[in-house]
Amino acid sequence: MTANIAALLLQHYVDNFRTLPWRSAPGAAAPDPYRVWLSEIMLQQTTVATVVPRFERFVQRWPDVAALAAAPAEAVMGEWAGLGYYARARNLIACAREVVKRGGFPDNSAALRDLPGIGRYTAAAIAAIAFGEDSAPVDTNVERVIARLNAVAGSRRVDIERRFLALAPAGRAGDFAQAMMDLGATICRPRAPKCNQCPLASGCAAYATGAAEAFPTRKRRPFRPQKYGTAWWIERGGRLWLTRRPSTGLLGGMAALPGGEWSAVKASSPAAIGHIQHIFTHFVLELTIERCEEPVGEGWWHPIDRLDEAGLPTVYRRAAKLALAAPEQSTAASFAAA
DNA sequence: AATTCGGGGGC
DNA sequence: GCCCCAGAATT
Repeated sequence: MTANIAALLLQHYVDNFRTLPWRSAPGAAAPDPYRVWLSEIMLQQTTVATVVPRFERFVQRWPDVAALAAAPAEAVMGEWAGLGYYARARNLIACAREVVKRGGFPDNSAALRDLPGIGRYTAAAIAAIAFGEDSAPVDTNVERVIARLNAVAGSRRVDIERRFLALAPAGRAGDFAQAMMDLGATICRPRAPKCNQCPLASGCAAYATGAAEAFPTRKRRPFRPQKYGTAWWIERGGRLWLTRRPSTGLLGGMAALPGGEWSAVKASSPAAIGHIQHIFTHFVLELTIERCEEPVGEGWWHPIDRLDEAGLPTVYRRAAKLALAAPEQSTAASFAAA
């Protein structure tokens, strides 16, 4: 049955694989390790649909790891703006420079694991896809597919890795992993799985129970507390005063509107331009935008008609859009905000 | 083992 | 509104 599952899944993959810009066709020569690495970092907790256009822009700007390693950090952070989880971009820069220093990407998961931003999953994925190693890239897709095949609520990571390696044909871990990911994204979905289209249904214990969706068990997101903050809108001669956030923590290293700390207490702001509500992973921010005349702290002037090139993360992009839409502003039309 | 990291899309 | 997404690093 094990060999049967692998054969069925790989054949389904050959017939239905998603063509993606970092991928090579099943059985074809391995793709460029740089592109595999970049895609895996971008895809961490981020959907394929979101990543594809961002990946294309990124590799057009920096086609190889040497070009990326030579780029200014601020340029890379700006290119990452809107993708979220900005530690990924900080680690991406550090990793690129380390790889160039070493003369290329390590070709095995153990060595890849030592690079910044490359964890257990990503190391295994790069090794399997770009270097043909029989490693076990266990992401949430693989975890879900294997949980359903065995009708178990959940398992420890190492046990899922063992299951994966027991299923994957030698030398084909890369295609097999991507086959599982495609299956997980299109058929063996978290909700409303399309078991009637699944090539593995006949060997699936969860399908046999008649309630495949119940596996694996999921956890509820904890309550999100409310926080409040202020951002300053400082405009002069068609330019806006921007600053850079500290290199660690939330939005670390990103361009931003200047402003104070965020707290659980809402401060009064009689002359505010307005405010936005922005949802982060573990809290909700109400950001008040206030006009201010003099520059605050360290920063730089950025042309307001090119604010979309400022590398602002989404919360500040939204704040800027609000300010530019405010009645007393005349520059609104020039900013193509998202 | 829990938390801290963003943001967007689907229902 | 809630859930989910090719997770990693830190505590």
